[in-house]
Amino acid sequence: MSEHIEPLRGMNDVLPDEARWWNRLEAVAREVFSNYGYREIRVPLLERTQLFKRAIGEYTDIVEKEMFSFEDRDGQSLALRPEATASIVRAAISNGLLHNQKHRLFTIGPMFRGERPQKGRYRQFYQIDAEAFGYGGPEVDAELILMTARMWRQLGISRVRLEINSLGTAEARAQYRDLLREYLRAHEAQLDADSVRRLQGNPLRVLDSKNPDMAELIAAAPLLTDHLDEESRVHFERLKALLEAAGVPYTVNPRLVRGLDYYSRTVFEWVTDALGSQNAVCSGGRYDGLVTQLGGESTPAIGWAMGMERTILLMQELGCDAPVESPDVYFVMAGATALARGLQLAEDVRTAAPRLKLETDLGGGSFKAQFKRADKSGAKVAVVLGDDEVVRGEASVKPLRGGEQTTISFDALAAHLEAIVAG
RNA sequence: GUGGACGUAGCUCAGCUGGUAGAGCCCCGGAUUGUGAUUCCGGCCGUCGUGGGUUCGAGCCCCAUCGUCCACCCCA
Repeated sequence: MSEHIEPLRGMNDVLPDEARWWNRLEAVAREVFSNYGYREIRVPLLERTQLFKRAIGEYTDIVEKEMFSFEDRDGQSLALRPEATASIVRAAISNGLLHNQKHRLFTIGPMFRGERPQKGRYRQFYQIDAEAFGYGGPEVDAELILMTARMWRQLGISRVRLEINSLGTAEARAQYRDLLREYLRAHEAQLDADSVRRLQGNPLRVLDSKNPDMAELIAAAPLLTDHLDEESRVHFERLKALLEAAGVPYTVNPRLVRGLDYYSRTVFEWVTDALGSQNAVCSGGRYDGLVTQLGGESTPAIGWAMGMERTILLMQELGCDAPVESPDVYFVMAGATALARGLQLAEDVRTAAPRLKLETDLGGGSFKAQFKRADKSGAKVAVVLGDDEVVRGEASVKPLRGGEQTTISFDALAAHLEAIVAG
C-alpha cells in the first residue's frame, strides 16, 4: 500500500452520519429565505485578489494574513473568497443587477481563511449569506435580523443573544476615528502592544479589547454612539423601534465594531456562550458605500453571514434535532433467484410509490445477517423474499418496529407499503 | 502568527520506573439449518501520526515534522 495523502489543515470532510445536520440547517435556511422572498445567487469561489483588497480593506487581518491568494499561469493574482459579500456585489455590478432595481439575495457555500484552526473555526468553512440591495431604510435592517431570529426558532436554537450598534456614515465614522485616536494617543502609555498596533490601522478595534487592564481606559473613551450623524442616529432609533415592535430582544453594544472596513451604520452580531471563544454565530451590517467603491452605481446595501459549522455545533450542543435519514423499507432476499426477482420487484415498487425510501440488501449472507442490517438501517418495515415467495408471487412483509408479519401479493405490495409507512 | 495540551485497532480508550501491544464498541460467523433486541461462543482488525536520534532494546526518553484541541490574535 502506498502512503496516505493527508488532508490539509483546517479542511474537513463532512461524513454521511454528520450530513443530516447540514441538510437540516440548509433546509430551514432555504425555507425562511423563500418565506421572505430572497432569491438564490451563486457566485465563483475564485476572484481577482484585488476585489477583496478593495472591498474588505487592504489592512484588515483577513486580507493581510488570512487570504489564500496565489498567481495563476498568466501571473494574475487570484484569491479564494474569504467571505461572500464582495463577490456578490461584484456579480451584481457585472450583471447590471443594480440599475434601478432592488434585490434580496442569498447564497450558501464555502469560504476560505488561512487562520489557525480551532473548534468552530476552519480554513474552509461554510456560510449562509443574505444580502439586500437598493433598500436604504431601517426596515430591511430589521427584516434581515428577523429572518435570522426566525431561523433560530425553527432550528430550536436558544442560547443566542443579539447585539446591535451603529457605526454612522463613513464621514461620521472618520471624524469619530480621529477623535478616538487622539484620546488613545493621550493615554498611549496604558495601551497594550496589540492596541498600539491597532491605533494605526483600526483604532475602533481597541474598544473591543479583552484585556482587563484596559477596561477602565476603554470605559472612559468617547463613544461612537454619541458622535453619530443625525441621519444615522434616526436610522438606528427606528431600527430599535422595529425590533421592539417585533419582539426581538437586543442589547446595544457601543463597542461592537466589525473587522471589515466596508460597514457603515447598522452592524449586528448574534453571539452565544455555548461555543467557547468562537462566540459569533451570525453577523452582518450595512455597507452603503461598497457598491460605489467597487465601481457600481450608488446603492444602499446590507447583509449578514451565518457560520454553518458554528450553528451546527450549537444545534448539537443544545440538543436540537435533525432527522436521521433512514429508509422506509428494507428488502431482504435470500438466494440468487429471489435476489434477481427482488431487485425487479423493488424497481416496480419505486415506480408505483416514488416517495418511498426503499433500500435493498445487496450484501448477501443469511436471513439473520440481512435482518440485522435491516434493523440497523432504521427502516420501518422489511420485505422478505425467498424462493417460496417468488414461487407464490407473494412477499412477506415484516414491520420492524412492532406488528405482525403478513404476506401480500407482488401486485398489491407498493400500496400496502405506502399504507404501513404512512400509518 | 504566538503560547500550551494531545496523537496507540474503524470508534472510545488502557499500556506500571523504557523490555518488542490490550479492552470495550463496531464488523463477520455460529448457538439444529428462512427472521432483527439481549445473552453466550468464536473470528477479523494495528508499519503505536510521520521521519530521525539515544539505547543491547522505545508506544513509553530527545529532536523535527504533520495533524487535532484549547487560549491569544482575528472572525462566521
